[in-house]
Amino acid sequence: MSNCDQCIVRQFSSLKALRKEELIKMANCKTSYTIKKGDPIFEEGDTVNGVYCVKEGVCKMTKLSDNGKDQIVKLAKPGELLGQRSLISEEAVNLSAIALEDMEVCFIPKSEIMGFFNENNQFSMNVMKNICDDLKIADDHMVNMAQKNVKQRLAETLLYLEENFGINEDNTLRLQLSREELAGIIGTATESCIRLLSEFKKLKLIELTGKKITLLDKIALKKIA
Amino acid sequence: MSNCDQCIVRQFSSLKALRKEELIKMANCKTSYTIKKGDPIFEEGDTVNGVYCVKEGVCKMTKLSDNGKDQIVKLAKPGELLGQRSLISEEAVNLSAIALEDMEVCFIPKSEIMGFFNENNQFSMNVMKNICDDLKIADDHMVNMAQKNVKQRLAETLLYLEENFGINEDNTLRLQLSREELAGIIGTATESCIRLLSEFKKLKLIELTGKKITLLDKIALKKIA
DNA sequence: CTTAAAGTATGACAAATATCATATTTTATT
DNA sequence: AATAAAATATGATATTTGTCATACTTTAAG
Repeated sequence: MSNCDQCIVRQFSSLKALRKEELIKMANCKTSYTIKKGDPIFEEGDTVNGVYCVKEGVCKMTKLSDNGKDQIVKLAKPGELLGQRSLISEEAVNLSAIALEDMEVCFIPKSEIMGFFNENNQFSMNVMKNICDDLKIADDHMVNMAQKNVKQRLAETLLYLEENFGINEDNTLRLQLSREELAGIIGTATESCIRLLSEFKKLKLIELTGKKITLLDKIALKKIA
Repeated sequence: MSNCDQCIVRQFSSLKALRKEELIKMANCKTSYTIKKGDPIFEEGDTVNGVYCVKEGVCKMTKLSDNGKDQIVKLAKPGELLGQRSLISEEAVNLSAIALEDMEVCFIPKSEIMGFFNENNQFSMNVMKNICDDLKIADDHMVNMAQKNVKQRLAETLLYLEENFGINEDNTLRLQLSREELAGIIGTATESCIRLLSEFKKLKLIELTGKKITLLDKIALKKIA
């Protein structure tokens, strides 16, 4: 069992508020998991009796819509806690979490989290702020879905991916998504997404090398979004 | 200054967790306002140093999108607290609150709320659950915006309006929205909204009497949504 | 290495939606 | 009550987006 005290990602999450003795307690009751690319951490409707702390890798949080398509609601990266909302609401999770890369996650049981909640005010405040941030982002996202067209949303998403997940040495977006997944973020048909990528390519806004995407003209992309 | 102890809407909000002495304290520092239909309680970007408790009337929470249209993110009714999120995030509000009917609201200053927060665990838990509910609703809403077409969203919204705000004695929807506002909820152009209402009317799903709307065939509307 | 399967790309077309124009109705104001 | 202004309604048309078909490319499995 590894030491939470040493874990780097803790600094980026609500858990940074925990005191030394709390960290030791947590290290004793947590469970570490390795999740392979494509595998779920949990799925919509599951009862998750705790939260997962993302230590390494990125996952998509998706919701199956009535028409059978998976909408990607959010991408989660190291430092984020998954399942906070359903833990507080005392409900099954309403989103699935699927690994986009090989991942390392730690499961912290509900009883432990609730203990911190009651005894460490800073920690509960951090969790609350996190959820508030998510709410604001969700509202903004909703407005974009309602008011922007697919081309604008694609441009915005490409910029978001570079901004939040960075680029490789060859300038391609670090986070590799399939066209279907990209379509699932912007909320459109896979073919429409592919078509617009081709259009952006023709306009020299981006470069496509197989699955890899490079942003060539961010100014122009920002104008579109 | 009226007595919070006696206020009915308290039962429907996070404030129901407050103890007698806390209610007396709150009654002493709150400010009551009457807001006329069409007037704002606060606007996007305002710094609101506290929360508003809706005592009477309904308001729309809107966000101005880049294309200049107001998207209605949420409708708030008696018992709801407005501005919770921005209070916790310590940010300006990201939504405007505009009265759809004449309203009565009470303003409770931040210092007071923070006091309850620190001393009354049930109260903070209630607020947190509230925000979690909002987050879930926002995520669902987002998926609908991304995956459902305008006709489906209109049908869904009409059912939502009856479900949540009820009907008058003549069976018309109690909450009267302009076509523009209805379009602002479902995220479409006003003309498209009007056109689809006309279509629903021809199909005998609804009845239109001026601004008033009656749902005639809820089964069929549910099928569409 | 070969083959099947999955993912990507593109054309053709249909459906959904936005935009602009204009008419009609309702509401507010004098 | 008369008039202006706003809201509602509808047609015509352009644009956007989805769907289906099919070809090509990459990846995975044997």
